[in-house]
Amino acid sequence: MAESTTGRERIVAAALRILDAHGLADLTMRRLAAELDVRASALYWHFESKQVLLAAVADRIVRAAAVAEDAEPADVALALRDALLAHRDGAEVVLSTQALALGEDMPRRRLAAALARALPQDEADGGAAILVPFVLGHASLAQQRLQAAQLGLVAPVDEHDDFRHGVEVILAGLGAPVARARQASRG
Amino acid sequence: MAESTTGRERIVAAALRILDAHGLADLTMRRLAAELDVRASALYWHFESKQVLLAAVADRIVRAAAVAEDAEPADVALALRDALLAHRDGAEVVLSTQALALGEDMPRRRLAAALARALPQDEADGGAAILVPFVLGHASLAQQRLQAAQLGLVAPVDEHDDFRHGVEVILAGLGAPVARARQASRG
DNA sequence: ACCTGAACACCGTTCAAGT
DNA sequence: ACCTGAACACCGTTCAAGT
Repeated sequence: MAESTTGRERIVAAALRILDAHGLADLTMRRLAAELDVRASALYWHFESKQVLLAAVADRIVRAAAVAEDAEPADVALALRDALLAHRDGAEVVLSTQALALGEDMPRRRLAAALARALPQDEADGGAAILVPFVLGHASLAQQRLQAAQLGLVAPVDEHDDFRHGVEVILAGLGAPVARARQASRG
Repeated sequence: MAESTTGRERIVAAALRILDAHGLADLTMRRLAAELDVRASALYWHFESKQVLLAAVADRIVRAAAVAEDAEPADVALALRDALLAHRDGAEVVLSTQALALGEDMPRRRLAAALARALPQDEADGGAAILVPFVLGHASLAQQRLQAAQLGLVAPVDEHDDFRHGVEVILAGLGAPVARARQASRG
């Protein structure tokens, strides 16, 4: 049911546009409303608070991670990272929203599912509980550093290889097979 | 030089009091100034912005991690985690400040130093680059979940064992010896 | 069902001026 | 050296009222 463009979807899409163009600090209810040619108070008919709206934005960021059904754990982790970095301040939005149990729990479930094909279920769950904080923490730090580097405040680093190495170390520690992931798409 | 209670130190201490009592959302320049019986504008003589002030707060949170010179890597990670969780919203403050290169780089250096006693220097550096995002990410998520649990929004989890397990998996993946850490101080 | 108008109780920051 | 007073340009949220 429901078209692809319900009221909430339009608002979330506008929020992502502001995020990309101006960053989280500029994503205010008033600015978002202006983007939609509406007053800020109108948004409260669709979302009960800014926090809930941000959870919906986080949801959409995470949902954009394209992962094949049978993807290797390392590929799931890389796809999640790409999705977090696809929008300015995306990692921060997802991280700050994740634990509130509002913004779905998809990253953990996808990682656990991928791990479960190589490990007993409880070890797969435990592994996901390690990979999720690593992915979110790394993406958060990487994104801040990338933005600082764009302002010339800091020397740029190759966060991508760094991230992949981390995932491989964790998988090795879990005793899971570390398949060489798809071709290196250095970013 | 400098007494233990310079102007900046007093302000940072007051900020930590507000953090503990009311959380990051209530840590405003106006409230902080009121705590010190001063107007908000006075704070700008000591700190050029709220962001820089928060970096100083993060610095102090991290510096409180008590680690012996010869501590095992796992103990350093646990001490950092304890320091982050010692103040309300502490992990978030440190995480959001860390990458700006303002809030010192101590966690990484301490972990790298501990790892360097068991691994070649470059592997120790690489290991620290994995442990730091894990520690910050895990503490951030754990702290949000703990606070949500206090509000009865979510079932409480034993984040402590979860964290230790993650550290052990990462150390195992690095090929570092995983010493059994000091007595379990389940919290 | 969806939005406006107006208000409430706030923000971070700047800067002349005081002591 | 350190602080006040006053202002500027904003915030998130509520709620009666409109269509």
